[in-house]
Amino acid sequence: MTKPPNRRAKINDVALAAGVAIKTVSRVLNNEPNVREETRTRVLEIVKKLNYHPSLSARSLAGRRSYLIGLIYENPSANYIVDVLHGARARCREGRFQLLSHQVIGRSDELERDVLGLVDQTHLDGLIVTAPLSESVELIKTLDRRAIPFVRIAPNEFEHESPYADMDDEGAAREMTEYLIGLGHRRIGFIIGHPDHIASSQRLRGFKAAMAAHGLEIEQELVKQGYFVFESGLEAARELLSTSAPPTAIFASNDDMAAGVLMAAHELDIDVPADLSVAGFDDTYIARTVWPRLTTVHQPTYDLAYTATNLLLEMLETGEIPKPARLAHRLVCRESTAPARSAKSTARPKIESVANQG
Amino acid sequence: MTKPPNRRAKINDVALAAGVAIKTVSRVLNNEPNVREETRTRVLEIVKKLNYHPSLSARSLAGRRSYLIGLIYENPSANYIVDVLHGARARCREGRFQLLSHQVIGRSDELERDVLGLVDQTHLDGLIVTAPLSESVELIKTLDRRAIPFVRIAPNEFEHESPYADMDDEGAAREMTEYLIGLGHRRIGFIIGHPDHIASSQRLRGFKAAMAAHGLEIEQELVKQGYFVFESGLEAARELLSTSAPPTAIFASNDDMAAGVLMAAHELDIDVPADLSVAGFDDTYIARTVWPRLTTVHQPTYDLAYTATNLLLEMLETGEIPKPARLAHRLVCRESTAPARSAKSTARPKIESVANQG
DNA sequence: CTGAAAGCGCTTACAG
DNA sequence: CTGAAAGCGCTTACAG
Repeated sequence: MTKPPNRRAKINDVALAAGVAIKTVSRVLNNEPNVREETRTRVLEIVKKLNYHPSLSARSLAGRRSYLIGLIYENPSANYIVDVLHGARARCREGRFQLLSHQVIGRSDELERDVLGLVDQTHLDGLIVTAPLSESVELIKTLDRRAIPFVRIAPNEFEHESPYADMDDEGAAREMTEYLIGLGHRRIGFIIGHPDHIASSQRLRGFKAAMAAHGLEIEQELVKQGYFVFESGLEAARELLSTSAPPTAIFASNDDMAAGVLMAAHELDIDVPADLSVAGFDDTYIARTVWPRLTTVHQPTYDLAYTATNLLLEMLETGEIPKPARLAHRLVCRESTAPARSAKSTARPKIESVANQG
Repeated sequence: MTKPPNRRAKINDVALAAGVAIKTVSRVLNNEPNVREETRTRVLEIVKKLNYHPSLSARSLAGRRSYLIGLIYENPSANYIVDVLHGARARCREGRFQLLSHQVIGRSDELERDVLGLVDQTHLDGLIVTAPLSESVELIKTLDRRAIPFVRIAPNEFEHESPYADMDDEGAAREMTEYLIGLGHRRIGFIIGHPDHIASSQRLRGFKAAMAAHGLEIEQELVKQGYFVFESGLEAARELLSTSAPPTAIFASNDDMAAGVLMAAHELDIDVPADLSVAGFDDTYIARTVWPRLTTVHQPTYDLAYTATNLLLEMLETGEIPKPARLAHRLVCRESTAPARSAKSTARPKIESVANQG
């Protein structure tokens, strides 16, 4: 009746000890109905006593599902992806799923082969696709063709029925721009994010909308292309700050680039925020470790990942497609922004943090 | 003879199409001997044609192993852990293993339950344990008791037969200290790492050794306790720089804390490197994004993880315990260090990067 | 509310 | 060098 010591308990050991069939143990473990409360309690006691944990592979094989969720990402900043991983993992753990994270290599056709390789080898049940992969029409088509359930963490431009979690990138960028305008800035430089990311154009749109709303013209030479990495922000800022009429504020489309702007200012001996205000986007770790600390948009990265994973598991369970989720962002005002020189008399807004539903 | 479309090929489909038994297909796929070259080629062709990928769960169930490797870490900086993840994953992929990463929560007894929970639920084949978890005697004992194969990424102080990959923390710290002394610094502040990390005391030892070798006294008030996080570096530096005789150089036990030192210098309007040299350890992303860029010790994080994973898989395959691996580090000299004021006449060493085998 | 049987797709152990 | 049989530990599909 008792299992030998030092051997992993299996469902049969539990069934024997509880005096029931293995099917009943299975029912209890999977929270299926039609088990007497008394039976359920007894089984659970034995499970605990024997330290029984069902075999993932046996469950997978018999259940025709792997209980494996894949998370694919391309090349984001470490601080961002770690938050995503933690959020997704937290939700997976609650649902008895395991998370496999995978950094894809290469672009376009290579990308698809890479992702399909992952899917084929692990036979995973669903996929969490982060931006900008979530915006690749080819990839999405491929996943559709293979009938792989997936959820996207991303803003999205094209219509697709798969669920997604996102935030209001355009609105957030507009708010940040308005904050800068409110500080008296008129000549505001903007550094665009990576062209492959739809978020980049959305943030640019928000910037333009705010400028237009205040009747401010956008000079072409004050808008620079960046790539979401530190170096691209550094280079863009060097150019912006070397013109005959440099901006009094620079809004970079993410924190890494904003940190690059700070370095350019240091190089050129420009005082931030006295002579130049700098704003970022994301509110990752880097925003708090540079000098001066960055005013930025807080992106709810962990929650986006948790929520997206939740949508995916919901979809796997019910077979229905859940509604997309939009999460709130907020401005975080720190020491990298200040009233424009010409507007120094104007009192600095007393905003520490402005919450905003997208 | 042909499988229905849109259904995943299984071993039987391959065997049928190749005109062999499934056992032969299995042999080919697992690189077992005793297959005619001709047969092997034919099977491989069919495998490719049918896009056959063996089921992980079936292999696991029949093979009594999960092909799952766990990686546990506590609370390191994002930039560090992302490198570790990529290194470990790269090696896992080569060996047809999947990597499950897991951030442990809580301390001591809770820690053990957390790790055992992971092990029990996934039935993983082996574990990669990063510092400081690799230094927890209780955790190691628990893993031993359960006979779970594991490898450590860490310096280690106590004797244990399990393999590990590490670098020469003490030697690296000594070299960095000597570099600072070479710049003419005599009053050098030191910020210790988290007390739970053995690397912390090794780096401190290296610092002390270099100071002693040059006949320099270590004033107690110039050595501060930190915790490997940005804020602890900031606070320690505020204290160090507020004394009546502040140091002319500060060596922080990692980059995050060194970034904190830079911020303290900015706050106090101290010019780095003219009036204060700052050195870090690790060479993570943050070392290149702060102003001025950090002189630091390059830690081969990706390689350490890759190598450690390699040792683990080797151990799983051969059943023997491989020798530990020690990887090379090197000093990376950037703009955060300069000759001491009193030694300004001394030419600055022309070292960009000094390679060193540990 | 409960259970006996079949089977998931592989590897192991053995036979030839 | 190759294969037929048994079995890994669960869930599915069905019966009662």
